[in-house]
Amino acid sequence: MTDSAAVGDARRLLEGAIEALPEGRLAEQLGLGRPLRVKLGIDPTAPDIHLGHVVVLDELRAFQDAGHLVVLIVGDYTARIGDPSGRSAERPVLTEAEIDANAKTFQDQAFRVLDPGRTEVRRNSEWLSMPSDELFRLVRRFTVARLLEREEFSRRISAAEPISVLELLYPVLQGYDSVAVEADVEIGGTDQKFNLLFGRDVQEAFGEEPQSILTLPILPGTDGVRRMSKSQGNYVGVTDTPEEMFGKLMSIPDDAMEQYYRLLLPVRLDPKRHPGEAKRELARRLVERFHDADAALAAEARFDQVHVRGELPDDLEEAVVEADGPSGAVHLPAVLAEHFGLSRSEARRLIDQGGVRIGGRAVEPGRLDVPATDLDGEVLQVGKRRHARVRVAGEG
RNA sequence: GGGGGAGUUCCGGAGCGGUCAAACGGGGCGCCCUGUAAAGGCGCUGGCUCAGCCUUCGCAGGUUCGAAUCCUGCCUCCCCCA
Repeated sequence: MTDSAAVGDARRLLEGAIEALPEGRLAEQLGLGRPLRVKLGIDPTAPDIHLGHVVVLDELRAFQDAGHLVVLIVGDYTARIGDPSGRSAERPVLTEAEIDANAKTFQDQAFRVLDPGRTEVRRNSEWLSMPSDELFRLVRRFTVARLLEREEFSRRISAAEPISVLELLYPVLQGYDSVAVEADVEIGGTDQKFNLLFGRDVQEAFGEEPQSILTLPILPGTDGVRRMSKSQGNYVGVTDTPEEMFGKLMSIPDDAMEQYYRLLLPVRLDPKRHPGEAKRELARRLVERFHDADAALAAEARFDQVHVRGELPDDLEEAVVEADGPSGAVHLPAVLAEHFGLSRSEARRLIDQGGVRIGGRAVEPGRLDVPATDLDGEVLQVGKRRHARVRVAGEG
């Protein structure tokens, strides 16, 4: 029996989802009239959460706002296995301390979206760290054939790529998480579909009511192509400064904008709008969300100043430089290395390519030393986005 | 247990005794263009006291005037047969 209110709730919650399985199950669950336990498993390898995570967290938040409980599982144990979705063959094994630290930052950041009062955080080592005879009892219930249904596995088999036994175990263990926390619903990206569904089998094997599952679209990174992820360097972190956030968002390809709008904002992209304007709005709204309206305005103003008009930002960092000897010459590669994290060789190349400016004028190729007086108080710029005001400290 | 193959610069992947800091592609970076988008053009992409020098081609030895390239041992990985 599902009352119409539950059906309405379900419709709202399913709005952003790609799939909800089994069909109609969520509406039934919502009709039970008790808070549902909604599970999300996270990997403690990436300590920062980014907009890709936000898509999922938003959905969880919607569940919380409807009165349900989120169970956040820190996969400290499964992290030792490595989910085959990331084709990364080997992951570095994290130490306990690293996992602690990552879990903590992740949690803190997740609470920028989630309601801590309706969130339960658990680590799967709590139940997965079991004696091997117990593990065997768990694993015995599943067949390899069942696991090979996963497309990733079958693809690798036909491509003659290796699959480790451990990887095969991953879905079983992460499915067991659902048993342990008695999940009613599990959420994940579309790439997690197999794992989510497999959780149902594991629950069933343990005499539990199988969860329903919800898959969500995957947000592309700032390159617009690959999924957003920290290791790809194409992410926008929720703790990025307003300037960084605004800048990164302005750099996404036009084609990706529609998805960013759909997955992260309450409004849709108006296809008739000028792309530049639409992108500004996207950037502005997201900065507002993770910082505030003033920060968004400031970030946009700075963006216009620095990148559109090519002017210098007001809040330049200061680089204090020592002049070299009584001649007062400053060795540019050394300065660039110290203040911009380049190697001196890189710095030389950059100079030769006209990528280094002093006071807006490109340093001529091959010119490695400049008189201190030409540099003091001037703005030293590398490429388009790195600059600092130089102060030459007394040459003695 | 048997047989075969591979480990190269951020990634993929050439090179198989000197002309190799190592082709080519991807990525990244710089300049031009522009809406800091995309596409495109040109260039760079080990380090340094930079017309030269130093350290790199899984690890350790060895052969040689000279090795990423040959030999020996070790480590790791993959494939096929059982």
